[in-house]
Amino acid sequence: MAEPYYVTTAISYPNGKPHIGHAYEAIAADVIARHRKAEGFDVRFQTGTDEHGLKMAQKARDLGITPAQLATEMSQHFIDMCAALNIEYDVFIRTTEARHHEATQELWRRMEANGDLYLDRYEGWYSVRDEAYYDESELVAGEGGAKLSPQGTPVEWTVEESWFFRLSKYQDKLLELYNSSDFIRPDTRRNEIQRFVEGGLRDLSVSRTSFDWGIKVPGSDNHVMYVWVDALTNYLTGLGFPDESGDYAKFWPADLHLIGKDIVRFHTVYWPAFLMSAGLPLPKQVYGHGFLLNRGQKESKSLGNVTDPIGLAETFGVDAVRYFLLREVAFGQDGSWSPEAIVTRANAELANSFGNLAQRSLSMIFKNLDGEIKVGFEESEADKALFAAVAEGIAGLRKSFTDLAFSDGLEAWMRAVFACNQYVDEQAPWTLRKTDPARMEVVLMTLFRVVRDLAIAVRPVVPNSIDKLLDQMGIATEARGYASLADADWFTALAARGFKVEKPEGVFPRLELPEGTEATA
RNA sequence: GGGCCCGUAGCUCAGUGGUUAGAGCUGGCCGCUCAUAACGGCUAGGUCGCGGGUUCAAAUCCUGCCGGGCCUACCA
Repeated sequence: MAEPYYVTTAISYPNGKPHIGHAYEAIAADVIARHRKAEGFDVRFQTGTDEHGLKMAQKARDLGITPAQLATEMSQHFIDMCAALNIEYDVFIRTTEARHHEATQELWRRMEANGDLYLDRYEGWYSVRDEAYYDESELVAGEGGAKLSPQGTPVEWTVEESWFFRLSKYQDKLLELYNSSDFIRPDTRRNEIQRFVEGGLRDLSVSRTSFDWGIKVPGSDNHVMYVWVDALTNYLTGLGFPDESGDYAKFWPADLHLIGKDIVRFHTVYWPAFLMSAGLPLPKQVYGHGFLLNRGQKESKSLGNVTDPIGLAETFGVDAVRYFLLREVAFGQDGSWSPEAIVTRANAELANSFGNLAQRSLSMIFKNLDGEIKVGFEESEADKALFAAVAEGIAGLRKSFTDLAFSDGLEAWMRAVFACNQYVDEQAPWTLRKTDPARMEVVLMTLFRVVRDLAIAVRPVVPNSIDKLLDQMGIATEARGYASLADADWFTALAARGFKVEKPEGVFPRLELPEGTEATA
């Protein structure tokens, strides 16, 4: 039976449309899921939207609709984005679903039963405009000595009844977790969190009475839960929790929570503490990826440089965007994108190097061999060397992808592609056609085989295009996982079936920079 | 202010004490013509942010500074 693998993205707060950061995370998670499927795992991939909280309630009020209506409308944008980017999730969770309320309330009860929740008063300097409490030390002095928030907004001393979670109790256990595993990745994030926890943890206010768009606290109907208690629990809800059989039994604990670097603390301090309190197993790893910058600048509404990811996929093609993001950006670090960078990368590697390799190979088979697949000949040293180089590149890709080092993996894959183009040049099958047709057959069949292997290897990244290519090569849909790379008989079976290559069509077209794109550095 | 990081060729990045600092892209030259004006070969290009220090030896360790990012208790 296949080993389970459970990966999640963060759930998105849908108070605006999806931006490129959401797309980046979804694509990375999708590639992880597809890679693990190709490796033979039984994969579960979950994403969704986090729909509660004051901001949603306020925005709905401003628009004159209910928060539930707003949530449904906005959530749809994220579902649409996933469709446009070819994100093959198993579950799209919405925190407004009844099952999520049940799951979250059950988690709460377990934390309460463990003695970790208590009712107290939250008091502090509150800024109505910022909707945030500030510590005395953060305040700045305004005109006439008036106290102001760091943003310069008025604050007033406010007292609110609140439930608290005994986070302080878990400090040592959390530090032990960080030190005894690779729970937090990459290392820079772990360093940051470790220092934060070493600095001491305060108990956490985990309920609010100032608004009601949220999950009700069991037994305290005037309280709704702090949004992070609500949001984090989504990872359990999607597996059927509190029913601990079925998917939950199979997939929990999660193998990987993929999140942005800005919310690492919630996932690596609060979340494991909640789970420890509730007596549930902890996820195996939290990975905080970097941010995508637009020409080196963060996208924001005030700068007016916010990019619609669906439009990006329409302009350049979904696979070019997927490939670019994983190839160009060192995963874990911040990265930068621009239309020129996407076009340059996609053309150089997908169109020119690999796409053209596939096209020239299939085209020569079609023209010179009438599309026939030939078997039964001796491999030369050059052929063997090429198979070895391709196997090495593919092994490198698989290893790096398992370690989430996508750009390294694609670089290894590209080295194999280069080796193939060198091979074509050295063997010059267009010359062999006249001088040694038998040898030409061997060369073309060697190319057919390595192109198939390279295509299967990169399929998790660019699935649509690769499927079009493998369709042209007669490779069955169910024979496109990595297990098929080890199948010694596929090629003879294909020939025995009488498969013939038709006139090939390129699957990675060259891109052009759209009109009006600024060519500024 | 405090914490965690980043700064290496025009661009994206490797390289954490030891020969003349590497790869790909871009640029230049040559070759090839099967192929998506694609491919192959050669080549150019760097005071490793700046200044001190430790060491026989520093991109790498220490320190100060400059520039950038994230977190600082509800934004991917």
